[in-house]
Amino acid sequence: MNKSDSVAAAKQQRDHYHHGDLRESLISAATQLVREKGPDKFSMADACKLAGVSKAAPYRHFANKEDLLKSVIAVGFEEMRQDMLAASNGLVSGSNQRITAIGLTYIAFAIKEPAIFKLMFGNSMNIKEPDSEMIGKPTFQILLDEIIARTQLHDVDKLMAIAFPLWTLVHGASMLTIDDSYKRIYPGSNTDQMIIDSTELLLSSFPEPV
Amino acid sequence: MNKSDSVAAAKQQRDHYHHGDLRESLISAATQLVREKGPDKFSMADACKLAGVSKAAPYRHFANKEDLLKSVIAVGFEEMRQDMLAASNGLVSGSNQRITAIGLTYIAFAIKEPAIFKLMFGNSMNIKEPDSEMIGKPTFQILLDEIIARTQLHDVDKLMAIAFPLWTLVHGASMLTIDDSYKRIYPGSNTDQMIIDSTELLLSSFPEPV
DNA sequence: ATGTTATGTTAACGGTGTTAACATGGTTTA
DNA sequence: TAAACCATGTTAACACCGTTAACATAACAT
Repeated sequence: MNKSDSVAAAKQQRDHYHHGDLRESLISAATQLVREKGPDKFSMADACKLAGVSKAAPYRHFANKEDLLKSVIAVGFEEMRQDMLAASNGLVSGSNQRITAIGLTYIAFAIKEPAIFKLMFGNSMNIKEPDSEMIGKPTFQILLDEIIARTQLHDVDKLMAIAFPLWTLVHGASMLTIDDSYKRIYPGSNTDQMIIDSTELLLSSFPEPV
Repeated sequence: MNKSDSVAAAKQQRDHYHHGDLRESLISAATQLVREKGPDKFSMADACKLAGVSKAAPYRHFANKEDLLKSVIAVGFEEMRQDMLAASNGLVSGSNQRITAIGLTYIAFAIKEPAIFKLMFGNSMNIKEPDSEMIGKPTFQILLDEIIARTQLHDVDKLMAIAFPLWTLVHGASMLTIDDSYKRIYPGSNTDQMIIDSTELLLSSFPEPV
């Protein structure tokens, strides 16, 4: 079928002239459509159809398409953060095991929501104001907190020297996994174990707590 | 100005009805426009204006927009490969130094051509035929050859177990660098040394040649 | 020279993001 | 309660975009 499932499916019916909570409806419609069609194929018009509203309605709530997608990104980062909290819950604070779990959750989120993940990072969206604070900072903070618990370090430079390689590794793994790069280079590849091993290797190079 | 510099600038003039080499002209026009406006803002129409040709002309040479961009991607991978060859030239074959140089060249290319790099990986383009061979395989082969020279390994699984972590690391570093993620998490970050150290750490875990 | 073919043009199609002008109806206030 | 206000919806229009069909040109093969 030409139209996306969601769009073709039940267009929202309204009894009132006003929608009720169009802002939230549009965010979740956009989320669903990005999921189904990918970030670049997402259209404002489809989001309107799915929310059962005219093409011009969104502009009462969002400055433009980019602004709406920014909200989708924020929801994505928050969900990723919740996943990380859930994964680390139960494991010993400051343990290598827990740091690894956070990293693997990062990758798991990318696999669970490839299109949203691509939107969160891939797009030129964030580049607009280079000095603006990153939307995903609270998500990253979870890793930082764990490394602080693990190393007792509070020097930011030293902290980042540990956090960034881990982030880099899991981010690279996420990207190369969701666009099938690994598989197309070598179909028989089992990347799961590779990631765990590499993470452990990086972790083993950390300074021990005093 | 509203229009991109390239598009606003000298529209190609032709004395003949036929263009001469429209195919190549379109590829280089597209490359330039992706560079300037980013992969998502690139339009077929702009490429036509830049090549001095009507909107319908490209369809004699490319099936659609995606097909044209695929050629841009191919050029990108070939240029990256040339950069890697140039960087490893002069360094001892199979040395850690040379492997590191290849990885750093990967990142350097991403920094030199962020938009092209994003196009090469970020897009949903490649996802179409999942079992199709990757366009960038010859580029990746350079790393593989070097690891073979370094370890004397010929078992593909073992080879990939070494190559993939390195690739993952430099790919993650490239992505997070060109979308300013590092800088927005911690403005004072110096990621260059971090990458070198991490690469060396991974390399140090390799098996020695027999 | 003449017919075929590769490669260009123009015109049209439906779709997209966005804005301006107008409509509706819930909320505030006289 | 009635009137004014204002947030939030609609319709209509704009320029742009990707793509196709019908037609034009000219290089080339016969």
